[in-house]
Amino acid sequence: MTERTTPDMSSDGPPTAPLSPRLARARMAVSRHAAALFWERGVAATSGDDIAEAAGVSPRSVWRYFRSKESCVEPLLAASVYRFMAALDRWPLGSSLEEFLLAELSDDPSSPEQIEDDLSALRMIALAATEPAIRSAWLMVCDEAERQLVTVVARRLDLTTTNPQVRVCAAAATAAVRVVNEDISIAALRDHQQFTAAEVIHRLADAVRASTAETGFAGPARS
Amino acid sequence: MTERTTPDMSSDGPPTAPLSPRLARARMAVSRHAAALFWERGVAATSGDDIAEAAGVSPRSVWRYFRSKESCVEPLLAASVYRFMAALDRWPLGSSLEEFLLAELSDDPSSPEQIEDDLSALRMIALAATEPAIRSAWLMVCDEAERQLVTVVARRLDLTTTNPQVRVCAAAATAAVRVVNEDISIAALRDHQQFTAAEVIHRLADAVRASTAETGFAGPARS
DNA sequence: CAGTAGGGTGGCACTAACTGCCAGTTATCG
DNA sequence: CGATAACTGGCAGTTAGTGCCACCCTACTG
Repeated sequence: MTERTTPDMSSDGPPTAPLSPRLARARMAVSRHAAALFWERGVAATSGDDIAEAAGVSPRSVWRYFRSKESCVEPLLAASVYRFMAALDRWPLGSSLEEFLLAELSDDPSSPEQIEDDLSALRMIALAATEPAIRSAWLMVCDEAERQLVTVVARRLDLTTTNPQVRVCAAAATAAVRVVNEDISIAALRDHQQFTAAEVIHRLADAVRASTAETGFAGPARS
Repeated sequence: MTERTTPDMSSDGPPTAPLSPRLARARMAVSRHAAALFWERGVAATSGDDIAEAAGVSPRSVWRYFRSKESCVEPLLAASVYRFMAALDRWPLGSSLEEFLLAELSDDPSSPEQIEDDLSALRMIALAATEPAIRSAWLMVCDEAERQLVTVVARRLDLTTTNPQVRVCAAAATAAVRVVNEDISIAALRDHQQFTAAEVIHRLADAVRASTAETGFAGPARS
């Protein structure tokens, strides 16, 4: 019998392993079903077993994938936020953030399931306003996103990832996009406001600029 | 038998009731014992019953006070952060943040148990780096602190609490002081670095200034 | 001062969340 | 194909967390 070190990432410490694509897909599938159940019947009313059954996996696997039933929604939330962080990473120096993001958007129009996932994520962000456990999951996702943004900021400002200025800048920017996401989620889902992509991008860009003005991460404001 | 609506704030939704001072003290007592146990023997190795026993209350009461054993540390963390937010609230317009904070500090020197609590909080923040559940509690506390700061920023900038600029500013500032707290906790407890109060204040003020430069919340940098 | 209403506690039974273990299955790769 | 590692399901067990009710205080009120 060889060393059986089944990871059980439920207790995921900081040495965040890259995670096999296979596993990532399985987690994402569970995440979608969990979000749907949470949305349509509430968090308290859906059990881990319910999620497992809906996703077509064993309850044991759900607990292997996630450390709590609420954290099941993390992959869905993460996908949405990480895409934005990745876009910031690709953003060329010296160009306008708005224009870059708008160009990105028209370059690769989202697939239907992408849109469906984004909507689910939006729902979970709105749900986070009333469900502490979901809010906790959302904050953990933003926290991870912040860590990703640290490397982006460091490269952009040509500083190290341990530099306090870099870390503060990444944290401020992440917090800013979190708030915009929350505002928009609630306005859209609770107050039924409509937003164009351009409006959303404008608010995101403005928030990033305002929160990183001193470091010059986002450059000067647009006219 | 009259309507018995025992609240059980374990499921604390957004309508955050002000919480009776009696209850707040009891929660704080449990919080101190929980933090001590988590620190000396680890989170996984301390059960809710352990915490209850150490604090001299019934396990039932622990679950009445808190929605999870990890969130037991929230009052301790909150006390430390809220004091900083309250200081920002008292900060007069047009004066230097550093000088104001230093003056505050020498005005009311902390009591011994205050210092003990601050140390415990520092430990929990450091522990949050390796314990996801504690990190989650820490992020929830910062989230609540952010909500408090929104009202402070709104008054200072003479805008409403729903203004996007205000919310972004509060979020960025809160995230900045969170990062400084984390950096200092880890440097002090893991790397055994020493900090003077002036150094800590300087880093906090710098972070607040950098993250709120565009709104002018914190005024211009010191020479 | 007795009665009583309301906030708060403890105890107990119970459910749901979560873990350890192992045997079985499926992907991966030489 | 064979071997090895990654992954899954099932089941027994533990711990976390809830609902319910009797009880205890404190404070108010007639």
